[in-house]
Amino acid sequence: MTEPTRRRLSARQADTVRRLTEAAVREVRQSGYQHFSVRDVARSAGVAAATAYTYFASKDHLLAEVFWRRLRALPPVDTSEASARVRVTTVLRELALLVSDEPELAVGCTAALFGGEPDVRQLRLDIGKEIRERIAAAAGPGNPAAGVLELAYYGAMVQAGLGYTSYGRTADRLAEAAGLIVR
Amino acid sequence: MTEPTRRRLSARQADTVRRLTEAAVREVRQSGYQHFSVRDVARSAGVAAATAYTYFASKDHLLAEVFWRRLRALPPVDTSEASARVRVTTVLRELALLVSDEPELAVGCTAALFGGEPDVRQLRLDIGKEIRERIAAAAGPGNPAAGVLELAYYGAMVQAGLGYTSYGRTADRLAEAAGLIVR
DNA sequence: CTAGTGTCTGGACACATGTCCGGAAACTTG
DNA sequence: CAAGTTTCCGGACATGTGTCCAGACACTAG
Repeated sequence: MTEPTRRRLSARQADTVRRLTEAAVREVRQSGYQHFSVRDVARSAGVAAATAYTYFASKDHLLAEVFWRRLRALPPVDTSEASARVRVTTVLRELALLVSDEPELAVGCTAALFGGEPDVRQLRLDIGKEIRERIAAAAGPGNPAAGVLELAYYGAMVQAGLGYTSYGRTADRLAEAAGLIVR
Repeated sequence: MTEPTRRRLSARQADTVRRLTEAAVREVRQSGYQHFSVRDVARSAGVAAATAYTYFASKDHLLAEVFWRRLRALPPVDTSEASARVRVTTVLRELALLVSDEPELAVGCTAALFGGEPDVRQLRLDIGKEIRERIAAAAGPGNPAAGVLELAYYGAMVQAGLGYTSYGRTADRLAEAAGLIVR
């Protein structure tokens, strides 16, 4: 039960991991989170199951990594925009659209992040930190609304992921919330 | 793949189910969501595994039922209180404290509701409906803040369940949110 | 008490998941 | 090209999960 040695990946390894994460998206889209297995993803990526398991401990770990990569790929927060409300709405929309374009992927990522897999823990903390920072940057320094906006963002993700509301409406609900909250 | 026949439970069956849900709480507290199995719960309830599986299809189903039962056990919303803010804060606090008294239980319920198990689907919809109605009743008829309050509630649950903030602070964060939102 | 109905039991089962290992294959270096 | 290193492969394995069934047990009514 030791902490993993976080070695840097070689170019070849990075490529394998990339193929796995891309295959994961294909698979979860096609089969859904329930019928989604590391073995299937490995096959789809043209990689042996054992290889996939050397990089990812579970399907949850794999999906959490997908989310993390998409989050990291977002453009930096545009601080040149003057209106806090516009900045906030933009950032929230970007975050909401990260995975919500494909419902099954969103369900999968949400379930993965909540599943409590030990290997997802660190990733989860990193993701939370990044989201907090993006929202804080958009709200502006010292804006007390930032915390509530964060709540609203997660809440919107939940309602979408749980099927309480359609994904298409998620971003709109968030915009509405921002309107009520940001002064 | 047919819909289950929802027969009424006999007194004896109801007792078995009750013992199972209570044992589930004990087990998840002790072992955590990860190392938590229907078989262990059955043993702890003094029931054969096969019996447990006749009532619950999975550990997620079991935990979702626990949450649902606690939710149903809440007192009705106190509409005699005049201040909307007080009503809202009270209801949000009750909801937050449903499971958050015991972190592992909260993590388990959250994971269960998000896991996407087919047998949890209906339960999830019922739970969402009940929460929506309680918040709407507290906010008052036609209050546009109800939707955002709902977002905030789910958001708070997420932050607690994901370990982004301590459970003790959840209710306080919600109260703060209500203060910003309810006019 | 006896029969009859409903509920529970113990174990066998098919299946999936994550780990492990010896060796093959692909790179790197001299 | 040859030797050495890294990465990948295929498959065996242990473990866990949900299903099934034949019989045991507990209640109820006659």
